Amino acid sequence: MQEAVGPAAGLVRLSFLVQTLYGEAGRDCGLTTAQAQLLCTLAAGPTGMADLCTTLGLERSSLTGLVDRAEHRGLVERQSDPADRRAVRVALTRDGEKTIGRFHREITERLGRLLADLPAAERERFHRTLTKVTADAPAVFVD
Amino acid sequence: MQEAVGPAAGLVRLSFLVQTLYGEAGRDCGLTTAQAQLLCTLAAGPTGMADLCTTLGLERSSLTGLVDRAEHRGLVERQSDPADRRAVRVALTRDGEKTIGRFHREITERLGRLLADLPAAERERFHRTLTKVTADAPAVFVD
DNA sequence: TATTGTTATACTCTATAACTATA
DNA sequence: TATAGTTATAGAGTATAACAATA
Repeated sequence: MQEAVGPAAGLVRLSFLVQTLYGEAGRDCGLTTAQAQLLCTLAAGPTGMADLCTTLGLERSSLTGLVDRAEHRGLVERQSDPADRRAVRVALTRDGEKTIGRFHREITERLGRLLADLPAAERERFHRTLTKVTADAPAVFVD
Repeated sequence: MQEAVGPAAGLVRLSFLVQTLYGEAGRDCGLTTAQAQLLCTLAAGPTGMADLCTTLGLERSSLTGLVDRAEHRGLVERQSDPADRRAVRVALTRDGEKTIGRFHREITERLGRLLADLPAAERERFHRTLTKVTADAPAVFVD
């Protein structure tokens, strides 16, 4: 039933599969995909808006709205930067930390299941290639 | 500089990388991601709204809007189904065919570049595992 | 002047609920 | 009654352009 699938199609399918699982894990935690990405990034520590734009690949105005909504939900807070009065630093709240922790466990488990049926050696090789290919992708997620 | 990355993080990064390339290829062709997915699906032939919902994972009302906008842009058209007067079949227009063809070439090239630096044997193995893992993902894209 | 962020505005995407028409 | 689609409505996400404050 499964027609031959080229490398590009394989990548696209995997990508949409992961996005689906990502979305489901998010929904279980009350997060949209964009919010989950934001929180994952902030898990590394408080970050300025400009840096967040770069990491997330968003325009500044888009990020303003995203942070607004996340702040409104009590997931993040804006802090003023004593060194630069123009700048804003965004940090996880206690609740944001808990939420992203839960999300992290959810998505890790789902993705783990995706690879669970592979022989260990194959999984290892797959993971190594994955690491190579994504070497310079933004670190939107860290185990 | 590259910290160790677990299997889940690798999948997430690859996924966001592919999404970014997908979005860029789409923008170059005047397509949003959702529209590109719709058109890719329709490349297999005219399809009923209900089937499209299943393949794309959308609610019916969401699909109505998506098709509305694509139709408004002249990319798809609604056809009536002579066998069931409730049903609607969605088909690519000539322009839609051309556009999705261009998109297909764009995305294939970008994704090919992503894997271009891998040794042939590794790329082969990677692709084989990819095919296994995505065996029951919806065929939103076919080479 | 350049940078940091926000506001105003518009469009796309998506969902839920209520509705119409046909099977 | 069940199925195929649409409409109404609302919220989230995103971008461009214009703006304010600070460096």
